Amino acid sequence: MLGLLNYGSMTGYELDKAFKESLSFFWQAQTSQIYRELAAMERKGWVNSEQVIQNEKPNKRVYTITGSGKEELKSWLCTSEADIDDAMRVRSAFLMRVFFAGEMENGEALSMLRKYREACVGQSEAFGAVPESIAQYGALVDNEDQIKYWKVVALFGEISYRAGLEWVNRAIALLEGECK
Amino acid sequence: MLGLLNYGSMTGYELDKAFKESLSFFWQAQTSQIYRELAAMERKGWVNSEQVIQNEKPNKRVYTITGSGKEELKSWLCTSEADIDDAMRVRSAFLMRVFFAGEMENGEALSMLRKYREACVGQSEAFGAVPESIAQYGALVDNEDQIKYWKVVALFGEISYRAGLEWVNRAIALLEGECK
DNA sequence: GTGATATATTCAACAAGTTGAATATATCAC
DNA sequence: GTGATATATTCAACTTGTTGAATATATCAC
Repeated sequence: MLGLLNYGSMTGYELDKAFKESLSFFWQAQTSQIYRELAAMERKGWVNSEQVIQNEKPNKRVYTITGSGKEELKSWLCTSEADIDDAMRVRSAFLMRVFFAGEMENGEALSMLRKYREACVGQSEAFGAVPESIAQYGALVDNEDQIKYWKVVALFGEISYRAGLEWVNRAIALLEGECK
Repeated sequence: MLGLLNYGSMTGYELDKAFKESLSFFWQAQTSQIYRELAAMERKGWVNSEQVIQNEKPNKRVYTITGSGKEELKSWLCTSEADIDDAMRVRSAFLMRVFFAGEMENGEALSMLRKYREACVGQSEAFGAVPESIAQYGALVDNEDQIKYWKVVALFGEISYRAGLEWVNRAIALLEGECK
């Protein structure tokens, strides 16, 4: 949220949309969590807020990052040490299910993997829209550096989608081979 | 834990080791959480436990899956519907950092990516030991079906490690290219 | 005999994330 | 005028996961 507010002041509603539309690929947050954390961040002095009266829409509260918030953001960005391990860590109930799939019917396991394949294909279609989306937001932010990193993150998405597809195809082939 | 106890009765300590040695690739759990959840599962009737007195070691409590626990396990294995989306979901503070890396020095961002690359290489070495490890545990469990799925999960690990390496190399190349 | 390692478990406090409903106003299409 | 959609926020209850210490016994190497 500090990262987003660093681009410009926003309401909780706008932050929520940003999480749901743009950041959802690598981070998800509930609406209720966003407002709760905004309040916590204001208590910590990382953000300020101001009520804005509107005629045509419900009133809103606009949050602005403070100097202390910017410091916090930068220090968080640089604490890579410990979190690289964290980055490598997978936590997947789906893989857990595959691991214990010996308890299922072979057909059920295959149908699970086929659903995964469909989901991969769906992701692929979703990624088609990413470059335009980056271009649009990039125009608003007007910071060449940012856009560069956004593209690097998008590239991760593409590569890992393709890897997922490769895996599921090989997995299905393996299981179908044994089935017959 | 039900999946593991389905292979055979175990103590919390053994479950903890299984998580740390074998399942840690796709699920992590703290020791304290394992014991807490064992107690919760016993309250739900999914497991039974029995105290075993030992001479050479501290006494232990052995947990055994019940009929109701086996049902629960099977029904969990088959609830793939909703969780496929969940499986596709990435949640990575590391990618978040890359996304906002425009706020860092270019050199700092590069050093973060190089650490990621090192971690990938480390993973690769760890994966070398997996096939032997599967063979060893497989001999104990004596269930061909299980082993098949274990290998499929290991394949996921290999493929996603390689994908991670491909990504980080391309990302570094991109950023270094702009640097000069 | 001392420190390291392995076995084996417990617990309190905290942090983070989820669920699901409630509230309120305005616009637009049918 | 009704239902859908968008704007905008709040809150209680709950579940899950983390931290970090505490306790206890036994073996093995130096």
